Amino acid sequence: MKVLFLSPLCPSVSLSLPPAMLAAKRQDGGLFKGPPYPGYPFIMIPDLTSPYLPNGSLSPTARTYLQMKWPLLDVQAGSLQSRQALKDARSPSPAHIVSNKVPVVQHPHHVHPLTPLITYSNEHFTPGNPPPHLPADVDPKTGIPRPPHPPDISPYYPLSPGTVGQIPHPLGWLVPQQGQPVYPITTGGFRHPYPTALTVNASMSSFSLKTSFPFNLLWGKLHEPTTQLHSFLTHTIPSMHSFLSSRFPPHMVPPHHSLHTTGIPHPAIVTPTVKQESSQSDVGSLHSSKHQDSKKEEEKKKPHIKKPLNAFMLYMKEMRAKVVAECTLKESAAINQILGRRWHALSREEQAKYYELARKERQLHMQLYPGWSARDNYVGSYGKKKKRKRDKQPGETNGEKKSAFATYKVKAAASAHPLQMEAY
DNA sequence: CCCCCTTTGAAGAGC
DNA sequence: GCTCTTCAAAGGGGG
Repeated sequence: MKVLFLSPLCPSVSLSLPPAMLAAKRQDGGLFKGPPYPGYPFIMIPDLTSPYLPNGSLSPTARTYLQMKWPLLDVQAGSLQSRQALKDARSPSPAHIVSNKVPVVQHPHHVHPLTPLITYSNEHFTPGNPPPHLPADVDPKTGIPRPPHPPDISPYYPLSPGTVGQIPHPLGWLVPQQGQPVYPITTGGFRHPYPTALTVNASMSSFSLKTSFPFNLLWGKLHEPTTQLHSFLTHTIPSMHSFLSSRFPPHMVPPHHSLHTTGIPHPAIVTPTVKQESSQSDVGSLHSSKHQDSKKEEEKKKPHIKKPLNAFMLYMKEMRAKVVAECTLKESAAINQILGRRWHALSREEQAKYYELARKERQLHMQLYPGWSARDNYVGSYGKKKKRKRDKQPGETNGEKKSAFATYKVKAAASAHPLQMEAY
């Protein structure tokens, strides 16, 4: 018999078991002993060669990816049904996602259908006007409806100047058959891989305009030698920025410094913000050697390449907004607990999609940053990274630190539900 | 301003 | 090979 628990703060969230009991069962060798899918438990047909079937249509895998990256695609197609299915988190049926009947809607502005495959989130793209009857996402602080997608940097993997248009992409289907890379020229919410007109998808409206900005020229430069490309970008990016600044509200124009040298920013790359040095260090810096200065400069310029998102992170990214909309809860910690439960409630097929997606993300990340290691982001490797505070047992020494992970688990279990006590 | 919290999964470190 | 630790995202809360 299934016992449902309804959260008063999130009535729509129902659980078959409270999380603490889930955790307990996992730990005591019960229902969830051991991960049901260690590593990559699902046999997925890696659709890495081409998303297109011989007849030119998209493969189911590519469609799945598209649906996840662009969940509103079918909305634009007018599929109220699928939208509803997407909305109902308690029925995570993949039908609307994996169904071959769902037509792939070509973006009206000719964006390559696979463009979102190299993005981390779908938040930056709104294919057309959102339906007016959809509940507005209101900022709890201001009461102002939030824009459906934030105006921050665009989610693309940047390419180093030397690799633009040269590297054979690991995911061959990311590259159009014409041989042109799909990486779009983008500034904030702008993307347009086949440049003639600049197309803008604003948060609540979409419009397009002809522009004198030489996107086509820029596109052509991507195939030129590195020095030429760099020179071109050096002169062009600023003018692109000023062009955008002159025509669009500030929130739609990303700061110039956020652009990679290619002009293709990505959330995986974060320029470390250099903290103002204290007066003491300022005094010291007066006598600092050139070596130190150059070291600082190097540190300053060194981009922070973030880890690729794992399956759960991708799931969280996609589902967070929905959960937040359904709940009165706003704290991420609480939302994440709900998401964690929902993750476990997903069918294997549903989870498999995210594992596959994460695998592709890792693969792409590996290709774009060959020398990168997760170690690079460990404490001390990048700017000022906090050291996670651990709970210390009374007589604990540094050599016998308790597992922070275990600590969190116990903490979570203890605070999640009173019935948890029964499980112990 | 910065860290904590909270989730899962990947990967590195250390034994 | 196993265990432990850190970091990915997110954003309210708190020091």
